[in-house]
Amino acid sequence: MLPNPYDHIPSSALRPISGAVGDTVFHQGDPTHGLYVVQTGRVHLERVDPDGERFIIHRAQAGTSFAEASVFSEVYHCDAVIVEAGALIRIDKASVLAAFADPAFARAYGRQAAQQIQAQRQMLEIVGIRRAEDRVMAGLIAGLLEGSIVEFAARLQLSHEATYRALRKLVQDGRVMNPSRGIYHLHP
Amino acid sequence: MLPNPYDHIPSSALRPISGAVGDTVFHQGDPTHGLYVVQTGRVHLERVDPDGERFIIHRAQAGTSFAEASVFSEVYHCDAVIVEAGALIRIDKASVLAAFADPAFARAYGRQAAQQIQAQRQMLEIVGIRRAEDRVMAGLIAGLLEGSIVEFAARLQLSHEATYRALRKLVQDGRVMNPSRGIYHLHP
DNA sequence: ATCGTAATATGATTTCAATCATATGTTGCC
DNA sequence: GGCAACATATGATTGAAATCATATTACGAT
Repeated sequence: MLPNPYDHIPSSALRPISGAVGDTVFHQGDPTHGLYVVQTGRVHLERVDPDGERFIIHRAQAGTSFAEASVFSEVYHCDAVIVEAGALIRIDKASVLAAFADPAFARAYGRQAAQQIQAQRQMLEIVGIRRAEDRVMAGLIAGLLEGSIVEFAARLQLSHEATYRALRKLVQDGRVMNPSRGIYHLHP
Repeated sequence: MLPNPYDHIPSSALRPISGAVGDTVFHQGDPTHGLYVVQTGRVHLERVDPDGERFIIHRAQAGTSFAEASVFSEVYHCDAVIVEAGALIRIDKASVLAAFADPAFARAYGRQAAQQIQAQRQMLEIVGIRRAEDRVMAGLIAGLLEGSIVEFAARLQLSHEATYRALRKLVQDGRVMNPSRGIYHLHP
């Protein structure tokens, strides 16, 4: 249920939290309580810039955690706003820090973090590719096409139209297979 | 000299490596030896796709580490190619795994990883902003303008021309200050 | 001093992805 | 079965950033 490393945390440190749209889980400047795991719903992390404009730092989806760095800091550096009602679990800061004394937790955390960093780096490289065709190809190679083309396009930060066109071009050029409507994959 | 957490690793586990342009530090499929810290030079991590095309996963700069996830896997999943001659340090896989038993290392690693994940998330949000003007503004708020405008533009994945134009527009609109040629910053 | 190189800056043109429009196919629901 | 909602698909138009071109300025090397 919870992502990997937090299995090593005693359940007494887990606080279930439910929220409605618009609720703020924490505010910028609040003292940190811990990190959060999104079970259902969606949460935006936002920072308010000097002009008073809101700027989204991160969109946390169900199944992901956020504010991990808050475990190592005194105050939250952004607001967490619920944009789709759901359930969260807060994991106590002190418990996480204590858990680092458990090598099993430490390694699980390290593995998970290293993989996440690698995946994010790859995403940065991919979204940095200008040509839609190249970006889609890179996305396919990276295995990002899971679920619908619409989701794939969103992951690539491309319009779904551009994505369909790029896929068609790749199929025409024989670089991608399209065995049936909506199904695209690389040659084996 | 080395990034933070690796201070806790005994120096016997550090192997200096020097390389010339075009040298391959490791190949996809090689058994993993450990992670690398770039002291000087630049290294590209590349994957070869089924067509034989090379696809860059990551560009490692001086002062950064790469292949951290290899500590937790049996083989490297990409090639590491030196694109600018320099010096690397390899940190032995077994030493890193062993170091997780040291809570000081584990927490330092956790802190560093959490911050890096947060920073990368923010970068993904920023490069996902379409309008050059908004992207540049977000970059300024995030404190990404260190060094030249050319570097700033590269960080934002914008052409430097588009970046100059966006900066000029922001100055005209009174959102950014331009006290002298080449100097741009937000109002205090 | 002056030469070369790189950063800053801006104008002109081109390219290509977003957007708008529209149609078909697919799925679940009553 | 028929309808609603959504995914798939593609054509037409638009807009904005890349690219190309060209100055000017800054800075270090000789």
